[in-house]
Amino acid sequence: MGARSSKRKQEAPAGRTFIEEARRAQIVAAAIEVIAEFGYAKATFGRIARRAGLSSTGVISYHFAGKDDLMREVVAEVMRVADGYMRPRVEAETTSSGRLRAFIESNLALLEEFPRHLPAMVEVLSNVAGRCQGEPAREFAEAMEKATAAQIEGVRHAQKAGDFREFDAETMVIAIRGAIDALVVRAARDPGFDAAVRGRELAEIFDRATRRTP
Amino acid sequence: MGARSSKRKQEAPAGRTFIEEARRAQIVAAAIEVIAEFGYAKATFGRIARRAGLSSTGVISYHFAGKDDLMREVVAEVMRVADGYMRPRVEAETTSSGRLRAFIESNLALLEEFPRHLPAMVEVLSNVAGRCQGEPAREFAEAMEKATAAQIEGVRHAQKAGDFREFDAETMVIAIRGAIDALVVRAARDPGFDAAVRGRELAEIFDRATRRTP
Amino acid sequence: MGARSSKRKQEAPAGRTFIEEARRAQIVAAAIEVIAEFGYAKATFGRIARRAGLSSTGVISYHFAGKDDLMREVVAEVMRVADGYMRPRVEAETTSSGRLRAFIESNLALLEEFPRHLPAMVEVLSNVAGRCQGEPAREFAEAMEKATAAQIEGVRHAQKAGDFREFDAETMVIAIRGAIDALVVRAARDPGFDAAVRGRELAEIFDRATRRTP
Amino acid sequence: MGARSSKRKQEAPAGRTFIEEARRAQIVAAAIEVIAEFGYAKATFGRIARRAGLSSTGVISYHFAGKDDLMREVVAEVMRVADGYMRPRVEAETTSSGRLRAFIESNLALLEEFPRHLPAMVEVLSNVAGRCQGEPAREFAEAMEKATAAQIEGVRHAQKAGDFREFDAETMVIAIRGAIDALVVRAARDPGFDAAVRGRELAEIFDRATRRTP
DNA sequence: TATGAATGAGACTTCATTCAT
DNA sequence: AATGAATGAAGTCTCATTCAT
Repeated sequence: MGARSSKRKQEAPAGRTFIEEARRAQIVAAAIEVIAEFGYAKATFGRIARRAGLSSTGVISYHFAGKDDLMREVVAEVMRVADGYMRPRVEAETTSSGRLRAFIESNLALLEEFPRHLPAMVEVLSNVAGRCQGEPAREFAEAMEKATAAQIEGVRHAQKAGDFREFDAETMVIAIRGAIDALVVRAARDPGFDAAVRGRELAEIFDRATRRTP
Repeated sequence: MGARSSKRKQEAPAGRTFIEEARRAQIVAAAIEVIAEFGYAKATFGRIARRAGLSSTGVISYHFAGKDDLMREVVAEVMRVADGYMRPRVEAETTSSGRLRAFIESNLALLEEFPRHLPAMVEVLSNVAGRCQGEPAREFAEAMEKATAAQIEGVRHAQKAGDFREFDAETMVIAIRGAIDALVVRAARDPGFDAAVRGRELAEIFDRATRRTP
Repeated sequence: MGARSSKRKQEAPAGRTFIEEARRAQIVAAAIEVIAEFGYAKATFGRIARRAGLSSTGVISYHFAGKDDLMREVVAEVMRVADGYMRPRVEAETTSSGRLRAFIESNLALLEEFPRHLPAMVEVLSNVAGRCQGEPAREFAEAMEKATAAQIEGVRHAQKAGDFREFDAETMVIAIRGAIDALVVRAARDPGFDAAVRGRELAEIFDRATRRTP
Repeated sequence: MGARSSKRKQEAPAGRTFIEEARRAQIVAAAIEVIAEFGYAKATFGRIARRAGLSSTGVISYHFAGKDDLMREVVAEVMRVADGYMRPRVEAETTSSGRLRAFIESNLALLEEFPRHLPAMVEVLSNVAGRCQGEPAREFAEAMEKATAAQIEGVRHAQKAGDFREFDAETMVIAIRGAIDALVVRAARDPGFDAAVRGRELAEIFDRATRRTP
């Protein structure tokens, strides 16, 4: 039997050897590329293994409990990278509107640093999460829900502090998310896409939408 | 011989009997429901046939040239419905900002009238269009591109007329589209979703984003 | 129920109305064209119906007991035509070697008069007959066997009469048949095929092979 | 991932493990038997898998890129065997007529050694090659064309050297091929078929047809 | 720890055939 | 006598997953 039966894989997410961790990372990286390039539906283990330079799909099944597990890892990886990139940029800002701007702009800037990461995540989330069938999907949904809830809370807090005008925070957060994702998808297709310019434009749009009227 | 041979299927989209048209409509309706509920990947002929009360997937293959053909029909049907619903509401408005508001609000109102239609279309478009592999995908992509281009042109025109302030029209149109789609996806999952309220909120957001500063 | 149940179709091959006979002939003609053009495997009822200008495959099933029945009819039709064309030409000859030459040359000439007939028959015979599965196949086999046997008998007779030299008549007949069929197949593909020239050449070959040495 | 991804399958025909080669050979052998027995049309993956003692058709799809690939392998295998058997026998002869005789006789002798090989190849070639639809078919057609062209050239050379009399080399080669194939088909059906005798008879026939008159 | 091979469920599609009208 | 619609079996192919080595 493999080092970790599918049971244990679920129970003990940690405690991996260095080499195993490396393989997982390698596979996740390949998966991100393949998903971004071919879309979720065509991101088969076969293609991912080939991209990773692996000779068999068995390796993937060996390291991950299943496709859902791999996809969860893909999303987690992208979130980790996104957080590492965006958080310092957002936290460097002192005003609410500054943070909103930084959030939007750094999100799009991320697209230039890691062109495949966000498109891959958008693909996965729109295909796996949402529909609540099976554990992993629910896990995604809850994670996203939590992140969104935190953002909403932040916006509400800013509203109370008088930094933002009145509006429905939840709708605003969803709108911002949707607008960014739409640009991400666009970027994945349009080679001449200028992320910096688009980021500034989008930030401007939502700045006007949230700003208190003087 | 199928209702329409694969050759003729491409050549002569019209000329269907009443009963065949009815079956096609029934299948498309079932497909819309299944796609909205299970997502594009799990919207198999089997599930769609079962939902439509059909005894075999062969019936679907009999009436449609293939999965792509069915999906094209799904998108076309949703667009037909959406256009019938939104166009009069948008065209009833006389100002640019009124039209923008009507566009957004009627788009979300549509969600209440046909809760499955927009989610299904978003699913299909994000999975079939986009990556340009094969004729039908390209067809979608071009249709969407054209629609988007028209909207951009409309916005630019309004800007020139002084109805909207200065901003990048393309980014704005994409942002609006993305924001609406995000709410559509949200609505598909959240039973308590109030489309009217969300529509008003979203319209407000983009009204502020586009309005000339007084 | 149709005019003839599948049972009756087998039992009463005759007694058809004029119009029914016409339809059958039309379908057989279409089948011959399709088989010659696409090969046996791709000669589906759909293609045949389309070629015949029929709107449904049901018509074919209505007029023929099944695919095998249609194929039998195809072979019978080609044999009828071939016999009508070749027999007078063969019987006009008075010598054995003249008849052999006439047989070969008229067979290839037939290819020019009815370019689809022989290729179609070769297709059907090599795919349906031979393998003895089911009644119709056996029927074919026997019919061919009988025709071949008659030819062998004729050759033996000519040998006894001293018109032909000594050789195994059966092998000779099979060889002639095979050589002609190979040229038929060739003709079906090669647009510049000159049937008259090839016929003369082939007749010459087998004339030398059968002629008594002086 | 299959043993060879469809990409690699085309690119790297070699580089197979021993066990995979064995499976492929086993499947090809089963295919040859099934084709010879049931004909090309009924030689389905299901029947072939059953004959090979395999539990599912998936195994075949795993080892071959598709049905065309398997059929190509079948033809290649038969040609390999035929070449190995016939070439030494033909090349051992020093005269043109000796080589022709050896060609015909060894071809029929092969029928006794491997009774299913030639019938299977004839089946495949007459069904897959011929009509040029798709890459693999064209590949076959070209290979056969080349072989035939070489034979024609050889015959012409012998004619120039005065070994053969005057006749159209192309027609002669096609006739020989057709005659042999007809006997091959005959042999597949007739249990009492004596390949050696038939071979001698056929060789005699074409010897007389090609021999210079003294 | 990894892999090659196999598996088997399930997908789409094609086709001859049936049947009510 | 004909037709359009439907059927269902059968076919090829793809994949995630398993397992012995």
